[in-house]
Amino acid sequence: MVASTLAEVARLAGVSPATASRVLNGSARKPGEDIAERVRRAAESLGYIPNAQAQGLAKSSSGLIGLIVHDIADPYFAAIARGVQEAAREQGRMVLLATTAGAPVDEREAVAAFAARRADAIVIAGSRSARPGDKDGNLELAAELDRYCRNGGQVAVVGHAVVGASASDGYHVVPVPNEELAAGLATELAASRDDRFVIIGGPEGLFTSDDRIRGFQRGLASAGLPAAEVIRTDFNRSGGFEAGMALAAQIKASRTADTARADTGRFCVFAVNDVMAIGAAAALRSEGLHIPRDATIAGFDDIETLRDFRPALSTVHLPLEEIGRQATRRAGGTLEDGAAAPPITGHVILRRSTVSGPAPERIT
Amino acid sequence: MVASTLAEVARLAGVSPATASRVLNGSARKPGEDIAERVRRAAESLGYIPNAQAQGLAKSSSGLIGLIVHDIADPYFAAIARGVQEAAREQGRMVLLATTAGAPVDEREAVAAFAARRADAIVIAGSRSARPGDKDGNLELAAELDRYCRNGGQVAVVGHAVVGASASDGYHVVPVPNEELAAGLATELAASRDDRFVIIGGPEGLFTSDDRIRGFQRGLASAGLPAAEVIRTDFNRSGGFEAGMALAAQIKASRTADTARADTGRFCVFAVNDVMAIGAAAALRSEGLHIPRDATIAGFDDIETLRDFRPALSTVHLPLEEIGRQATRRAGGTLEDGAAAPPITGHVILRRSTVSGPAPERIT
DNA sequence: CTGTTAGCGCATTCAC
DNA sequence: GTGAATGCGCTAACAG
Repeated sequence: MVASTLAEVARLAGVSPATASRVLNGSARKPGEDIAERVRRAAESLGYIPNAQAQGLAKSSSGLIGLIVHDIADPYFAAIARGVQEAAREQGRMVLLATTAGAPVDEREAVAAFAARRADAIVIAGSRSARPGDKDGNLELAAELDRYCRNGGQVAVVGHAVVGASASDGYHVVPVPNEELAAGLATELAASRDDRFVIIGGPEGLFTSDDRIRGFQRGLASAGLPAAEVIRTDFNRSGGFEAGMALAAQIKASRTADTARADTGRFCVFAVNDVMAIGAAAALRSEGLHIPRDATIAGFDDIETLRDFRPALSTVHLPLEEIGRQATRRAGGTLEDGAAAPPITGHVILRRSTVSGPAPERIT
Repeated sequence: MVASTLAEVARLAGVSPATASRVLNGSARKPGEDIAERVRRAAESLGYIPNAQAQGLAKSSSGLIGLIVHDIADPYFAAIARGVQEAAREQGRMVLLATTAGAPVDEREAVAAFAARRADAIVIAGSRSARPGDKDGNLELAAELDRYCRNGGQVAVVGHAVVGASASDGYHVVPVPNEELAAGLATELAASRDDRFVIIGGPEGLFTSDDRIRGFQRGLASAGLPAAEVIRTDFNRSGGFEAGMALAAQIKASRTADTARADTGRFCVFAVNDVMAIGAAAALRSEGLHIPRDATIAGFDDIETLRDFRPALSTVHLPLEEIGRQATRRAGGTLEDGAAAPPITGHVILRRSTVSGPAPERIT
């Protein structure tokens, strides 16, 4: 790495480094246009590129914003990442990416790495975990974040605060109304009171999953319906598929048991995210079951890429990009906490995968 | 940002900064274990985090690797990004993200920003464009890359070299056999010789799209079939949808024209990527057309999230993550050029969306 | 308005 | 094996 330096530019332009700096970067002090032009020309001819590391060292700020996700290839995170990227661009910052598979230990490491790079802000997009095995990891993560904040860093986390994190200033949470929305979904779905509700959830302790489960159960309850059975599995497509296979067996069994018509006790499945729902649907289909005739199914997130899936998936829309943008703005100082920050909202979307009653004629 | 410094640690440990540095970071010189322990303890108690900016300045290398994509929310890029991230982790580097929507001007800017941050390497994942309007942009991009390489930077670009880039050392290309694979797909599809082939392509000048179109036409030709009509549209889902609507009209028109049976001159659509194919399929469906009965369709990429789409999409599998990994390894010096680098390969996957002959009975 | 000076935090020559 | 200098490239106080 042998690039030309500001000093060289200054020399070539016949000015001092300070003046060159003032010209080339936005400074309060404006040098004369004549000299400025000379500097610019010199910089151009030398192909001068400012050394951001040195700038950062001098100003002690880096123009970097760290983003932590479980998996960047997961469309949920990819969508949030787009929002983060967008907002970062507005702020004139670049985004540093870290993927952690949701392991607090890795997250701690990522935070430390961001801190080492003196990232101006950190956005944690991945769901928090309260699983027993993650307890220590969470504590360390909280400590690391705390230290980062004490050193002037800004943190925004999507959904819930990190377990054990003490609310210092510079620590922001972008609340996502998972529970309320899941309750709303349940309310809508509860119209078909004869259904047997089943929830396909992620591992216990994953906040996002738990919130959605809790909300759904609450919605069911307030509709006077019994709580749904909960199947725990991985928070991804494979998990959904596995649970779907188990469900298929259950459905078939219940069919042979009561020789009643299929529409009595039809299963209504709520998978806590779209990707799991798609997996479950694939499993049911592979077992010869038809949606929504033999079972209805709903997801959560309204992932864009999945909207062309058929039967169209009922789900809860979440403004993923906006969540990413807002988290970034909160952390980046572009947005104040409180009133100025429009709360994240979503809405239930009912589509073909949960049409109630007997299945209509085939519609492509 | 007021973190504790190496000097503070050294003072607390009662040693010189030099020694502290040697202990805390891997240096050739190994201080005595007794003193080393003191330093480590001091660092721990102070919550010392090395300042990567300063380290970078001193060593002139940053541990950063820049990634340029069109859109991180596009599953194609997201998958590549995962591979890049993985490889970067192996190298102990972090990835810096930039999204450019494929505009060479923005790409140039991103490269400059990466260069400013003294990124050790840059991976350009987005397809190259040779559109007239991008000509100047490409030249500037090439110049910027050239400069970056001359200064010791490493560049890896997926697919094709940047237009106008002079092959300096440090400039690597990960070839993707788009053309060959598309030809292979055409060959397989050509079995149903009575089909009318149509290609839904991206804008002219987009290399990835053009390669796939060219390959497909070649495959058709070598099967003794006439060239397919090419519909140009945007390289995304919307583009596919639009083209699909146009196609639907065409199909309906051709039906009323010749009162022959539908299987005569059935349309076989090749969309140059999966996302476009899905869009086109959605359009056909919305017009009451059924796949594969009224038209067959194939895509390209084998996007993971789209595999549960029904009818299952015939496509060409590309090892996206591997592509990302390999590009990163090439650029990161973990992999030599030439023999050591296993070439990227893919393979045709035929699924229900292109079953030949009359549509089978409904299968879910 | 311009130039001079002094660090930012660290790695790395050198002497000891 | 350890410590004392020096410089990485730049910005921000100062002075002129």
